[in-house]
Amino acid sequence: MDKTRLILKSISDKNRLRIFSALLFHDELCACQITEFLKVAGATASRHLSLMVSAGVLKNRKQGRWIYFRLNKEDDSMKQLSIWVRQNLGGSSQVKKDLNALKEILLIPCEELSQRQRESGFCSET
Amino acid sequence: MDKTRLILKSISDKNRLRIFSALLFHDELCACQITEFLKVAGATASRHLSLMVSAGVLKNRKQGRWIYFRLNKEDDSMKQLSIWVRQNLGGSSQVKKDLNALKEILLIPCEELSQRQRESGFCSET
DNA sequence: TCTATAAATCGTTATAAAGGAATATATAGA
DNA sequence: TCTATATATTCCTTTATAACGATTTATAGA
Repeated sequence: MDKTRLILKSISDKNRLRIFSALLFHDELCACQITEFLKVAGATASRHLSLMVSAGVLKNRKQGRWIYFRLNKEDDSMKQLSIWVRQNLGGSSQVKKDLNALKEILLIPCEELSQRQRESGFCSET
Repeated sequence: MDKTRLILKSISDKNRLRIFSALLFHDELCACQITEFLKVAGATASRHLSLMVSAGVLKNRKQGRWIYFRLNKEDDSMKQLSIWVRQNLGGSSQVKKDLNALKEILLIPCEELSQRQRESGFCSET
């Protein structure tokens, strides 16, 4: 029961559900890209990501200096849950916004993204 | 997205997941029966139940002085989620314990259950 | 209509979760 | 090995959620 609860809890938080949803549409995203579209501090994104990994919802791999995250589709039950979330989100406006933001973000190399995050206090919107 | 999040949140709490699981195996349970197997104060059970109802996870109906709660299976997405939870819980020991406790509880008429809860401070375990 | 009572609501306290800043860790590249 | 830096961790503050007792509400039955 605890495992089930942790899975559910790990995607019932707003920012974590945004991460999950974004990964329904992008095979992989690196920590700096996720930090960028969430517009939160790197530490915050990192904590959400590691929580999701330890719940078994996400997997990650290291490439060079970057860590890429993806949905865990090896587990059959996670695959089903992904389908459920995808169906339920329907045309969520938040998800649309995030996917649009990601379109821009993915054009920028990680080096530049990270540098930008280091310099400006991470999220200087407007 | 908010609706999805509320559904997930409403079953990611331990006591609420216990309620949900119990209702996977019993078509209907009344508030006093749920209060009894959770071993919490009536007010606590009531708040969990109303949260689940307003998230669309549960439905309820009134019969005499009692209110019976059941899973919302009219919504197709809820039906799928129920299947997912049922598969995931597997042989959860907590669920087994709860179902066993319920076996006894269901033998007791609601009148007696409620009276018992009113008199003893609800849950005098040990 | 009046009484009894099941469940909901309110007010408070305790616990847990989220967020950011600063620091630590690990790795790429020189 | 040394430096730079992407991500993780720690610590602290703020906010959100859970639990309970007391009270209120709504309704069944007299």
